[in-house]
Amino acid sequence: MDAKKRRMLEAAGWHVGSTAEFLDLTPEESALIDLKLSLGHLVRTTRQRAKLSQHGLADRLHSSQSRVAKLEAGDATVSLDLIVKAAFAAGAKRTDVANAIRKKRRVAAG
Amino acid sequence: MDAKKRRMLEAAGWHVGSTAEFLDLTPEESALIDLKLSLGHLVRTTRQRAKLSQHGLADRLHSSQSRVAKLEAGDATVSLDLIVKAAFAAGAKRTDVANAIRKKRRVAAG
DNA sequence: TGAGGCTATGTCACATCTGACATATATTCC
DNA sequence: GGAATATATGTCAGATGTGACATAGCCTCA
Repeated sequence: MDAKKRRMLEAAGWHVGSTAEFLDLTPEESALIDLKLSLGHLVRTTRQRAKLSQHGLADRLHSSQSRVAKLEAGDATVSLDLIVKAAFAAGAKRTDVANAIRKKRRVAAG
Repeated sequence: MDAKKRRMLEAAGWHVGSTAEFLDLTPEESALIDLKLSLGHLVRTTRQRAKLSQHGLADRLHSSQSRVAKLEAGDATVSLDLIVKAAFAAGAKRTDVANAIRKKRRVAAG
């Protein structure tokens, strides 16, 4: 399992230097990362459905295009706070957020 | 509506100095606050069900008792990241988090 | 070709959150 | 009474996240 998942995390910039380092994540931490990736995905689809560019969403959020790009990509430097605010700003409701969390996103395409 | 809700936010330390200031919250921001309160509540009930003290949960989280107290109380200085990590550390699953988000918590008791 | 819109990625000064600590209150036991 | 345990609240130096900016890669249209 690990190699595939690790590749995905690294792709998202989760600075996973080594397998050992990867395994150092507490269960809560890796669950949180999964959750951030799911919600980043929610932001992207919600934003696109609303026909907003990253720049447009950034304006609503009082943030910047680059932050939005990072948050959708699941970048490690983005807080869950910002991701959730972005989802709301894109038009998502609590229900949508709950749904995105309930469904565990498939990890990588294989 | 406002007076009641505002009192609740202030009680939780959400530094809401004036109604004007309160109204300055963007919709996303106040939705996020609601969500934090809901999840803080989830942490508390999950922790109690697991028969953990705040100190015990703090250990699992590699955090401190005072942070746990603040996060359960919906303190304004606590990130959503920490709240969610705490929920997981207390034993909550993604489903539990999703449920807590789906149900909008009743605001104050009246 | 090139101008314009959208997205990705790196950097940085500044803002916010963090764990740790001190301390207060409440409750339960002896 | 007082010892032990649980929780609440304030503070602070240091860690982490932030918006802004620069810049690059893609497309599309003329």
